[in-house]
Amino acid sequence: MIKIRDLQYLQAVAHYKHFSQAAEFCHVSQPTLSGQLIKLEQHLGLQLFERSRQAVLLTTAGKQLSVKAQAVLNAAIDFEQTAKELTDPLIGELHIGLIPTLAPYLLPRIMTPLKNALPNMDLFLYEKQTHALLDDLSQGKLDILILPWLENMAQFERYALFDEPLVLMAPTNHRLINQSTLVLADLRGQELLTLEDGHCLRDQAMGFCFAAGASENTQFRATSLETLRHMVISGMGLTLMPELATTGLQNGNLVAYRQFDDPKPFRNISLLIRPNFSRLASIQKVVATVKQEIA
Amino acid sequence: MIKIRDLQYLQAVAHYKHFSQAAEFCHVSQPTLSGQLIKLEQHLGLQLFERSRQAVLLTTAGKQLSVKAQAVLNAAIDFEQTAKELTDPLIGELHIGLIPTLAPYLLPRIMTPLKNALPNMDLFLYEKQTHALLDDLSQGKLDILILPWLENMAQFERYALFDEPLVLMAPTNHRLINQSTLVLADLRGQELLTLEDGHCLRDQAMGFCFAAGASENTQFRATSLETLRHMVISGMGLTLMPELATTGLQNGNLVAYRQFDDPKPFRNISLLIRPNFSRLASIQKVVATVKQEIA
DNA sequence: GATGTTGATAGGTATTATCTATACAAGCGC
DNA sequence: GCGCTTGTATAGATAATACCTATCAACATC
Repeated sequence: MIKIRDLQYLQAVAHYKHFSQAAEFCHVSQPTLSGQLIKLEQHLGLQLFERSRQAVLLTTAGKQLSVKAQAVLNAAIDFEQTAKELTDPLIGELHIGLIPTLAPYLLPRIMTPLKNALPNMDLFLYEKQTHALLDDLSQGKLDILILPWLENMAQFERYALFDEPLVLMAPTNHRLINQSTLVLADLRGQELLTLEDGHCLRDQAMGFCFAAGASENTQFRATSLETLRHMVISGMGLTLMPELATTGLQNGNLVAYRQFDDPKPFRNISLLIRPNFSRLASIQKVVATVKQEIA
Repeated sequence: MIKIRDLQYLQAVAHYKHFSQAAEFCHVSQPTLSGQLIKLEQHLGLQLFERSRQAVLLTTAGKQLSVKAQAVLNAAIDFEQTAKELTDPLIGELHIGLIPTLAPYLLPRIMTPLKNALPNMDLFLYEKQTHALLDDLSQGKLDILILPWLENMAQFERYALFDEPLVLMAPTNHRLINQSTLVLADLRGQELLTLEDGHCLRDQAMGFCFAAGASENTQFRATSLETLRHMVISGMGLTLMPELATTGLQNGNLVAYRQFDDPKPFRNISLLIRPNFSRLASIQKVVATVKQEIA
């Protein structure tokens, strides 16, 4: 296969019509350039130049190949130029995956500052359940996950972002809303509404509830957090709700949210990347932005 | 500057997502490929791959550069392919220059067989006076000249094609047409019609005439051989005419052409190329064709 | 925990691009 | 005609580097 250097020599001679001048232009000695071009001609099996003392002429083949050579060089220059632009880790695309019980409540709070922190990056957002997110991250379809950290995610590099408390959501007149203190143990004997299978929030919330002695309403399972919220609003029961999904909402006076006293149940929202992900600078920006906005 | 080999390595890994398999595909050892790609990454100042045991992933930069790399490789392949097609010396362009006192009479006889002998070449024909032809040949604007050879053309490589006699053209009733023998010396005392300056035929014909003791009609000078012919037809005098310009013509009975007895005046029609012209095979075809057709 | 897979590393070798010095050929000037 | 200049090719040495084999390190799998 030809070498780009040889094509540069070819183009230099095509331009200067003079070996010595072309060699100077290429910052090599004249014999070097001569020798390499002779080799190129041998490799191609044809003559590129008609050499004479007066002037170096391009043969017909030389003229045509000079055009092709320039095309190769242009492509190579384009390659290098693109590479140069890509060296800035804060330029390019960032594909971010989040879980459905987090995305709708977190994104409105971080997207504007994130775009400000990374003005030259194109941010792509994906909302999937945890297992799908982990697959996509492994396969490189995603660059970043933002989700509650679990121990089976140890294969990825983790940046803890914040702890999100799980709060009690219940009708306003419910006993648990109105008593002076609220701890997990108060859930004993209660029946909680839950999300359908696949949501990690379901597993986590149910973990806390079962540990506290509560049970699950098996008749209805919500397909989303908003469905779940409306089930509570319509008086079908109570549930645990991540705190971000409870702020800035007006649900009339039918339901109320209440924090547990210590020890609070919570999920640790973390940012995951593949351990050898290259654009760490952009990751740091994301981590810093989220921490600052949710602090 | 990047090397094409490295881009091949990049593309192989991008395809196989596996260093060892990519190395095998490129017919090099795995450490070689690994090492070269590390160097490439260092040269570019960015990471192209995320390496892990499970799978090699392209970084965002890697993906974008892989596209650019393919563009470079495609251009390089196109270059080599073009070179391959150009190795056939019987393909391409041939720019042929002829003089005005030869072209109109020679070309009709050789063009068809020439096109048959070189079916894949594009023949370009130019008609200029000798000095302009020689300049163009030197500068590479022309590849071949076909003209009467003169000693000042020794700088070029010469293939003698044929000797073209110069014949007497005179009114039918002219004494020289009708005498039993005709030699140059018979021109003594005659006044000949000539071409205008710049035509090599003028210089050659006048050379013969003056040596024989003839003189030149200085009142009229023809701008072309056809003008000259019509001057003779209209009875203005006599002239020397190259033989090719006398065949297949019906000029009524007003004028006649007559060969000289030995020693015949003639001009040697030769083919000239630059000494280091590369496509000699095509030249040989032209030489052979002309010789055969004019034999 | 042994084994296999995979990419990186180490050290040596072979290739080759490059250099300097010089030869060679062709014009130019005296 | 004889140096002198110009311009390219050749020769021989050197330096850069692409490449190899052998091995390591990390991880996965059984």
